Amino acid sequence: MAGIKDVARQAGVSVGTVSNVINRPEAVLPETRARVLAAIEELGYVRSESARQLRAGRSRIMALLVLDMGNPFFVDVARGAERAARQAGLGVMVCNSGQSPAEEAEYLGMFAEQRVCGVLVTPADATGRNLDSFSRHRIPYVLVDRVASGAGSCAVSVDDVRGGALAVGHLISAGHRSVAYVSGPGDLHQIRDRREGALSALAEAGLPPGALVEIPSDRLDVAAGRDAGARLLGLVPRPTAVFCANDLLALGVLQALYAAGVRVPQDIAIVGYDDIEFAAAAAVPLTSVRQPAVVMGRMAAELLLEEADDEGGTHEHRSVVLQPELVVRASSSTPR
Amino acid sequence: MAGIKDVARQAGVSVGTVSNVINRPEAVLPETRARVLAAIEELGYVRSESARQLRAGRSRIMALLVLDMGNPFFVDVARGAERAARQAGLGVMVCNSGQSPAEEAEYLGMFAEQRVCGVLVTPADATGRNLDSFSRHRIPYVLVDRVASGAGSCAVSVDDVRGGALAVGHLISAGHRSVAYVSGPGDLHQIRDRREGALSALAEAGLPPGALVEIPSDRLDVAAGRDAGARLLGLVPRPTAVFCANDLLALGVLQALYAAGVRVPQDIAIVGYDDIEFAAAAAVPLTSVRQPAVVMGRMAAELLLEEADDEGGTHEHRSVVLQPELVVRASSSTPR
DNA sequence: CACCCGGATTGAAACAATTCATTCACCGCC
DNA sequence: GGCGGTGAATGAATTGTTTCAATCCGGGTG
Repeated sequence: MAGIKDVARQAGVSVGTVSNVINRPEAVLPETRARVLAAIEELGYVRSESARQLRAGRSRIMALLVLDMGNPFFVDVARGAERAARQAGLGVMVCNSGQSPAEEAEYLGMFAEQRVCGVLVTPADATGRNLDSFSRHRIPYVLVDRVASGAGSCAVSVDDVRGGALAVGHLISAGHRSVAYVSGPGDLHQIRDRREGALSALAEAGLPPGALVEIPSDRLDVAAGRDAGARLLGLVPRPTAVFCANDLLALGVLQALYAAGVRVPQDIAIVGYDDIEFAAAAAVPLTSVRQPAVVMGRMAAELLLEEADDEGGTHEHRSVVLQPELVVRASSSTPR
Repeated sequence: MAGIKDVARQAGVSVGTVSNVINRPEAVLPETRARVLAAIEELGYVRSESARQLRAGRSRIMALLVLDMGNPFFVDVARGAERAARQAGLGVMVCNSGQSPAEEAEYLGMFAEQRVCGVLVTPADATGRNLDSFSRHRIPYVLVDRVASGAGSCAVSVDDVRGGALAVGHLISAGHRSVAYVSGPGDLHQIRDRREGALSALAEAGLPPGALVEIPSDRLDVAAGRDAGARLLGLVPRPTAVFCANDLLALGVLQALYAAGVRVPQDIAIVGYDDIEFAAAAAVPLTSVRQPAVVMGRMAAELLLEEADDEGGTHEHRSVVLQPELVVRASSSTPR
């Protein structure tokens, strides 16, 4: 494959001039420039990004490590991040950790080798161990959908405690006195915060913590939701409402209830979380807590760019907390 | 940041030895190896992927360029591809063209600069111009969800003509005599093939081509589906069934019909395409044409790896065509 | 006519790894 | 004791770019 030297020879100039044509065209005589461009065209020259990177010390790629790209919520986050990154001329590399700290560690290692200019990450590892060791590499990172622990980085999150309170407060005010919480992997902060919010809503209404019945789940997808739905049906006494840690779970629960002939919302009301696009199109349109996912992705990318571009070491880490919003639909609208 | 030379100095060996410790540990005396590993640990050394790439001539990243990551179908394709790639020790870079030939061209250019080891691409550009000019770079690529045009590459696709025929054949045998086709961007092969299949099913049943009423759409998402649904309601006479070019459109149509009080399937039957996970969880569970998306991603990645690993120039391009499968659910099950 | 200045161009150094021919030390064998 | 062979370690060459000090050339000025 043709390199810059071949182009230089073909055009009868030095390599430096070719480099200038590519990077600072105005510094080259138009005639020379034309000759070089012709040579580039003729040889089909494409500059090698690895060589540039080697010289520059870091690549022009931003990494995004999310829990699950099968969740439309994260797809939206990715969309927001990508838009911001491309505006700055950067590529984005999107990867899934699948909520596995081991996978997360592997990807972080890969990012370090690639010398990415920064990482947006939704941590799968509540201990923070992965990120601790990652920070040795001096590669800036921004936490997404998670508040900053310590002051090692910027973070963009949504107030999950408030989101949980909104969801369960809504159910309580619709007359429900016993609510199931279909949770997810216990080591995810999001899940814990949403529960905490749910409990605070109960407390505020004067209900005991026992009014929240947890249905644990180790994944956050539709299949896990179906499974949780089946367990919900077996509970005695059966709660009259269920709050799900995300919409995928909620859709699964809804399917399980539907299959068992249980009416939603008459027999059991459902509230989900994330307000993914499919929530509105569900069998019974789903009440959900909307998160500004695209905005979150965009802001995270912007914070990262700011930190990465910071030469003088003047960057100060910031934590942005966005507010969720309850969207009421049919799945919870008629109290029993 | 520490380089291989710093490690060598720290451990009191040469750079070659450090490289050997990393790449061929068995060729180094255990004692030396331990000393080097200790130095690596102490200095927090991470090898530079760009330097390796520069020497190797190509990177260890495979690119995947799809039409829209907001479509769960492509998320599944990505999952399949990623699994296969990681098994071979490669990273995957997933990008959206958003069905725009210009974006596609931009991404392909970026992949060439990155010297990716190969590209999996769902072309957005029916002219094939982008890929034609891309093939100059000698970077192998595999067409995904598209039959090979010419013999320039491998391809993995699903028989869309048959898929369209399955969908409309099903509707005809349920008694429908007039079917709307909510299409998508006219320059996408998938869309055209599905229509062709639909027409062939009509012909086989002795119905005129006019029995298929096309409702054009320029995007393939839920919002476009809602829009198409509104237009469907305005048609006189109104078709009794609608076949949508993908499930996102179908979900949008379903929402629009639901909002207008039109019953599905009693008043209008709906068939979608892709059988994404959310199709089964829809307001009325959606009949759909299932595509083996994960398998497609995996096979495409495997074909690419085979071509990329081929040293002797013995590789022969292959086209794999998978078969779709009709999944009947409530949205079409009761003929009017 | 000598001098200087500016813009255009040059060419070598640096980046961080891999590779490979070479060196080195040591062992056993004749 | 010399010799060949072997396993381990070496270090220079290579990869393609960017950058920057140095060079070159032409024209204007004193």
